[in-house]
Amino acid sequence: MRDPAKPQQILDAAIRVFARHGYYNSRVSDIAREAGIAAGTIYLYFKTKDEILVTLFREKMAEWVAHARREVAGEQDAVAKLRRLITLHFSTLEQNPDLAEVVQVELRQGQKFFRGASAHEVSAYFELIHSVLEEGMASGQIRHDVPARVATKMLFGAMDQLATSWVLGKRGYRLTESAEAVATIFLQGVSPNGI
Amino acid sequence: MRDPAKPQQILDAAIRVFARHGYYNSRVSDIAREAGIAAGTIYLYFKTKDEILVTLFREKMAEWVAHARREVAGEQDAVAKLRRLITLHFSTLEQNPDLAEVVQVELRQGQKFFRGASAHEVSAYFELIHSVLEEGMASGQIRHDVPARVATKMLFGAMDQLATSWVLGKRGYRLTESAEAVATIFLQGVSPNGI
Amino acid sequence: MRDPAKPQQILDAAIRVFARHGYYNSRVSDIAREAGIAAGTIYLYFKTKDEILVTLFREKMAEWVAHARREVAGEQDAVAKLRRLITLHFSTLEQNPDLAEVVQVELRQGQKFFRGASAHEVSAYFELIHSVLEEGMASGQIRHDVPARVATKMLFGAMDQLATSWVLGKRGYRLTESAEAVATIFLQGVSPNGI
Amino acid sequence: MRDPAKPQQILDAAIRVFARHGYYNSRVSDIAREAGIAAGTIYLYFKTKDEILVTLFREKMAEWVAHARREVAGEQDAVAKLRRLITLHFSTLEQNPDLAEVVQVELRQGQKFFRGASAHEVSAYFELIHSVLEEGMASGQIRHDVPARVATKMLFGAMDQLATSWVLGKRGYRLTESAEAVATIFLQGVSPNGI
DNA sequence: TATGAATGAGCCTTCATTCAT
DNA sequence: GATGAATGAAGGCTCATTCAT
Repeated sequence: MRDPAKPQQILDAAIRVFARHGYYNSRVSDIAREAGIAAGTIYLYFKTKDEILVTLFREKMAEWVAHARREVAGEQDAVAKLRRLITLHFSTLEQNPDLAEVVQVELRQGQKFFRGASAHEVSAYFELIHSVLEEGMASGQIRHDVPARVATKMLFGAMDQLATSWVLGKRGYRLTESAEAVATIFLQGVSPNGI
Repeated sequence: MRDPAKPQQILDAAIRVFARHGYYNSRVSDIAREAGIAAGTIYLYFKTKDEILVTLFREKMAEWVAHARREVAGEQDAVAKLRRLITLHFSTLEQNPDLAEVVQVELRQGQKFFRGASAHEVSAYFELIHSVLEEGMASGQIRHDVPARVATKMLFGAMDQLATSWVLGKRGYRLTESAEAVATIFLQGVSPNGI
Repeated sequence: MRDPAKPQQILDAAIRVFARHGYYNSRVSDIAREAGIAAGTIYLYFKTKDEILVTLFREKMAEWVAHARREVAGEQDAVAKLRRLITLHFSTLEQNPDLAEVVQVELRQGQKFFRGASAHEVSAYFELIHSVLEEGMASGQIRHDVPARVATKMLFGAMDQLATSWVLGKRGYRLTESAEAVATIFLQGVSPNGI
Repeated sequence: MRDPAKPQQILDAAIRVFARHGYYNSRVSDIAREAGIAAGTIYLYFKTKDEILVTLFREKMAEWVAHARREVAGEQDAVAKLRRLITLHFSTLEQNPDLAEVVQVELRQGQKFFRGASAHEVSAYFELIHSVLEEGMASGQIRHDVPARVATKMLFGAMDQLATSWVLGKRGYRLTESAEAVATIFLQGVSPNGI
């Protein structure tokens, strides 16, 4: 009988509220109001305020990784896959501005998240990038002596910073505009043909 | 007459406390205890708890940028300057683990910081990177068609992610080990000689 | 059409739940679960949580007093009646451990109960004891100068404390074992033959 | 620097507040208001609301037992000691009506108290009574075959019920009036000279 | 009648900040 | 200046009660 759509409504409301005020400055009652329900109702679906944030992050990351994996799988080779990944990373955030705000700014807080419950989902994304890089090294599209772990973090960090700057700059331009440049620089950086 | 060393004692204590528990989970009284003073004394030097964090960040960033600027200025060309910058970025964090923890993990929270009082210091660091890139483009060491703003963010993001991963991984290896790889990949990525 | 057995089911469930957790630490939903019904259903039969406790107490006390009255009436004289009463008091509690727990421990809370709705039933029990004492005084089995009100409270208090100690001691011995000693001491205390 | 009188002020205020509304119906802020301090101040001296009640009970019981022990020690023989004890029990309550209210009515709630933190203090009082009874049995003032444990509980229960009735009856008469009758009945009940 | 999801008032506790000493 | 006891606003969470189904 419990409404199966409620948790999602609550999470969606939480994204909007956290995006506006930040996690610590948002009241549970704010989320409830945004979701159009009573504050107590939230506790039928989530044990604590923390759990909302953790669930939010886990779910979005899991969705995101699954989606990225599918999209990437459709591409022919490592280079195409990386291009697809970069484009997707940017376009997804661009199309979900509230989520972008929360993910890029609010979710960075503290041990709780990266170190805690969501570590698994984050590392899944890293693994996806990593596996594409290794595929590229196996096929010769990427230099053999590139340390894949380092390159993975570099690419993620580069995309992440572009996204954060875009969010902090109040999204006053198109994030996807930068996708081509990021891909070009990174791919040339790891290509076998550089000096 | 206010003790001119107190603010620095307080900030140093704050770094250690924030590094352990995070900003929101640290009490003003925790900082006071760590600094060996009474809680009320902190308010002789800082108006609010927020101000401690903001000041902390501003000061450390300002120091850092000044230091980086000096070091970079001593190098001959843009490529050497970038290599120096990358090495410095990593070695500084490696030598200040508590500061690293705070900067990489705790300071990421919320609008307050990146968007707020510390925006100026952050952008000074970006400007430093940016100016080196432009110098490289002018001298021909860097491709003319590299969008410098994007490349700046990429390099910062790459270094930042390496640092964050290292902190989250409990600093179980040497961060500076990756400096060479980061420099190589980035420099090749923006070099004029790639395909 | 309301199920005429439900209120009793609810009260019985309430006894078990209150015995385990106490009144204030029991949820209405705990009682419902114990009774195998939904929480809302309870409100078809009781207006408030309080009413459950009050009804519980009233009913049990009324049953108990009626039973005691019948049993006592079957005895020949005041002394035999008092012996019967004491034995009955202890054996009833011994045979209803959950009820004993609730009556001896939980029902003692606050003005609400002794002073409130259940005052009438409690005083009926006191009246029963009192009337037997007066019968004894009339027949000469009990000293004429015994203040009957005081003696009534003493006997009730004595039995009650024995019962409470037994409950608090987790019922690790037989409460009825003490009946004889209680009767002997009390009866000698009020007998005309003492010094 | 912490005010050493505050805890006592808080406990005294708590006695008055609990006496009026009962424990569960009293707000921590009520106690604070009654004590003339801010609610938060209470938490400088007590960890939780519960701790106030437990401390209250422990302290008052400990005081009471110590006092009773001293008074009883001043008497010559067991019978005189029991008379003194009974008189003292009643007069102490009569002189502290708010405390009487709390002790007789509010502190009876639930496992928490009798079974919990205050069990030790309660049993000290039982031990005092018990030791006097044994002294009386040794000296021949009390029957040898009286089960001392049972008689202890009876006497305590008798006094306790007299006190409770007096409190519930809004203290409309003098509790000490009954002391003599209680002593007489109990002492005759355990005397060697009864039938 | 029975259900149990939804409600929202209520309260304990925390902690940044103040201020008398 | 330094202290730390005192303040009191704020908010997460609980749970008795209601009501749509």
